[in-house]
Amino acid sequence: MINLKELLNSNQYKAVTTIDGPILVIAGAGSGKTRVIEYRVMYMAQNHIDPKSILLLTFTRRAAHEMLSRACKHEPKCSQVNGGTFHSFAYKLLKRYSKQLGFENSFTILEEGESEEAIHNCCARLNYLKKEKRFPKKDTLRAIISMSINKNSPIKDILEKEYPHFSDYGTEVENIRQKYIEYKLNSNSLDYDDLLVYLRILLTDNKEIRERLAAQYKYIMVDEYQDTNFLQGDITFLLGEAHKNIMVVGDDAQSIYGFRGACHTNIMAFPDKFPGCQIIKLEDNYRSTQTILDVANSVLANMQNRYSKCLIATKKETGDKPKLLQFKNTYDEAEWITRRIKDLRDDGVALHHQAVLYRSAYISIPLQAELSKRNIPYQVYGGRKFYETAHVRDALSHLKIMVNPRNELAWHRALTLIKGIGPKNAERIFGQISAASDVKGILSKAGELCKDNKSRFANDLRKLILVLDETSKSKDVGEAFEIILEYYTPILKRIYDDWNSRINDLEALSEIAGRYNSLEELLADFAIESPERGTREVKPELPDEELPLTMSTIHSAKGLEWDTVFIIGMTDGILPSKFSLDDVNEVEEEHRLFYVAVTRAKNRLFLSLHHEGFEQGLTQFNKISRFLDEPNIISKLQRKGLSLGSDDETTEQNKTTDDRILRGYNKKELLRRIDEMLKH
DNA sequence: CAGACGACATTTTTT
DNA sequence: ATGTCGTCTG
Repeated sequence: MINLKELLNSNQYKAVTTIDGPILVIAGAGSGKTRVIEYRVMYMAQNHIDPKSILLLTFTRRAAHEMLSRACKHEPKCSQVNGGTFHSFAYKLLKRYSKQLGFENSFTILEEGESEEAIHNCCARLNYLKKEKRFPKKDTLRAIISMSINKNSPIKDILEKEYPHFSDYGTEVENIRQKYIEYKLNSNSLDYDDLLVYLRILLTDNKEIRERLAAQYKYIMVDEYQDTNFLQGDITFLLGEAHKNIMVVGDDAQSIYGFRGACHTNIMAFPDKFPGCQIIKLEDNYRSTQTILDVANSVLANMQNRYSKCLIATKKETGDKPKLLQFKNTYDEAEWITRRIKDLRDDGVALHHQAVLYRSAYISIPLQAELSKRNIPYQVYGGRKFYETAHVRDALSHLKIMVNPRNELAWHRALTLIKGIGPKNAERIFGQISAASDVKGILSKAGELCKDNKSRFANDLRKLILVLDETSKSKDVGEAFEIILEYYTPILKRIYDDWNSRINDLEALSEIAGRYNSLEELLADFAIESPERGTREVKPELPDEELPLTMSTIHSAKGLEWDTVFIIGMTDGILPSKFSLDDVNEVEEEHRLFYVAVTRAKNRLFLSLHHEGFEQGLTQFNKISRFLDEPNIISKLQRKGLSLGSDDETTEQNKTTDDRILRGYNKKELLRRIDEMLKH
């Protein structure tokens, strides 16, 4: 039996062992929040609480999985705990209660790309495509509509605040929203936002269901509560209202999802919503060395919003001072970092204990190239999702037809892949076959259609129907996918010249597909719990030394930690992002983002930037981030090329690369070089 | 009407 | 560097 008192400090212990009643845990970075949840779940399971009555809502599936699998190691019963994201939880409930909500059978989830396509069709139907050229594009329209839901404010306000150049189109966007809602209702489909919206409706309007759920989920925990939006806040309240056994955990200084409607007022208002709530603060930091925390504390101190926080290390120093590295260009930076990563690995810091973090995915591309060149395996998190790439969507569309043969978007995609079928033909064909309601019916209709069709695509269409028929007969998901793959591969080779790398993706996908028991499950997981690119889960048993380096957006790095962290792209315009600069609150969020990034590091922290930038074909000078150009930060960092104090990297290799690091923050030299470059 | 080609803008963060 | 939109041709 585990002795919790030995493992936990007094506040952690209190959070773990207080089971009944509302609790708000304010957990600073690295204060052992994951441990608290891990042991609390274990503690509950060992104290005669049915693990099935515990609900753990987290921000990513990764987080839920991590905490539950740790808890399972102490107490196997924990595997029965219900855990996941708000969205996946909503999906499960909506499926269970789809009849009550008025869905005939089931419903389809629209991924982002699909909801954009649907919105595009709505625009076409409303004749908005021939408008003046400055009309917002489908992805912008989706973002506006989604933001209006997540921030709970009218479209007009969103346009004025976030898209002032489109503020004249309020009525049009409103009409599109209306049409889009109708489309979704007619086609039995829900987008991501709908999952939350409909769940809230279900809980609000249906007392019986609400009570039943409260009785089922008697103990609720919500992680990263500072990043929930008003819908999630309401859902939490509705679920926990009856029994009030609810613990939320968060850190207002780490709120980084404001752009998606997260309101940290949720965490502030929690004690008001649940009177009698106990507030437990976890402040001791178990993760980082004090020199790293000094940087983090200075970042906090420079923010507008004064967070009454000061991170104190419980760990002893390792002697590595955080470093600021300035380079001429992105190639020097990539080269230096790659070499440093290798050196550290040779010194015993395994690759998977190291991470490179950045504000936006595209920042990492030169470094990725260098890492590949030097044969350093890495795993990319965040940025464009695997399932959003065209070839994956092509392949999945065929499977989607199996699950819901009336999925117009999926048919459209599959049909237009056939040579000779474009948007018009696809629409006509779909119109002729969509009357039937099941796969069999639709396929036989399609078969008839092909019989006496003499058009140039008839043969290929026949082939598609044959393949779909074949797939629908197959019992095994992996097998079904193989059939599709065999059919799709020639098409892939025809339409993409880089088909080679795309085929690898599809093979990885095929492997994943084989692990599922039903197509529906597979597709829902892909939509809601997006699998990471690559093969992270395929080989979990690899020894430490062979696990890859992590490359991640700061957003996706949330809640995680590494021995060594490199934060690249520390320039103004990247962190903070240039899109945030005209709004104080948005800059503040960028500031918190920086704070999150810094506090991921346990022992070593490197901040880096390069001064030579390219934008729209022009060379420009990147200035150091304003977050570094602030009181007390620079002094906490050891500057390479600036401070010439004692240095632990005097190996020959490093010397040559260090020479490339700028001698100081020398604008003149750079501008001269930029001049030189412009001549050619 | 499909599909190729070229012009153009567009690049945040995620379920 | 990439993807989206419009135009032109067969």
